Amino acid sequence: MKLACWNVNSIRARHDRLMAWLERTEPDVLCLQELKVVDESFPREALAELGYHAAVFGQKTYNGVAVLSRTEAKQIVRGFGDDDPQSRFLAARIGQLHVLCAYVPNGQEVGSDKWAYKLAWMSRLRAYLDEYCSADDRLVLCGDFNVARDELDVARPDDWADSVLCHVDARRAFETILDWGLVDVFREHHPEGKLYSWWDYRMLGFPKNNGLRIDYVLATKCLAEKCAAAEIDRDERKGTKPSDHAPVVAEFK
DNA sequence: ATGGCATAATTGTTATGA
Repeated sequence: MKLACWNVNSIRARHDRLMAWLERTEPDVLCLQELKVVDESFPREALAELGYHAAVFGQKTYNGVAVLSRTEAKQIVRGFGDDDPQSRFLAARIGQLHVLCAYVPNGQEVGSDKWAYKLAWMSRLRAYLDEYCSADDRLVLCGDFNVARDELDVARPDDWADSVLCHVDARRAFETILDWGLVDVFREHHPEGKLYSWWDYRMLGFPKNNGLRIDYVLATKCLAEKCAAAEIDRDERKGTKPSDHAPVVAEFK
């Protein structure tokens, strides 16, 4: 079973690349972030032609998440059930798998209102796990967490020290989510680190490999034990009109 | 201290991202 996670930075701008990537990669499940589209404009038909069902939680202009799957998702949950106006979370059951797709807020600037929202949102995500999920289930929580765990996930740690992506409070919030009972499967397969999932469009970020790893596939222990491989498809960051994020792909036995 | 690039909403400029 192949599962992937990708912040596409607009599913309309990425339409052709997404379709080509799906045909080439053939994941069973794909969690998408930053759709930047309302549900009515989501490319359901084009994805159906490739054999994918879609559970969608869209939003105009910003945010938006979806889970694509070969078999239809059941028990779809959009958001945390609070009054959050931003579409950043979707959960569903796909066969025996419990899938959670998250787009954690960036936070903009440490100390800002958006920063407070980011930390509160991460706390809310942990509360969702506590309330509605079992660490004994086959569960994956994946998405763009807008946090680099530690220095192994940052090409130039000094440039990002105390930024919203690397601040100790964001990292602590991330570890609190992991502590619920999740394994960072990419880290398990690449303990040496220094591999990245996001590169700034500006300042030749990708050619210089000035990246950060902020996109994750987290799995419960019983599922992580079955993870045979985890990779970042950095080739997808190359060429014409790429997303600034590369997909993370995990294979489970 | 700021912009650099990309995207969406609009058609000149702003908000946001990471």
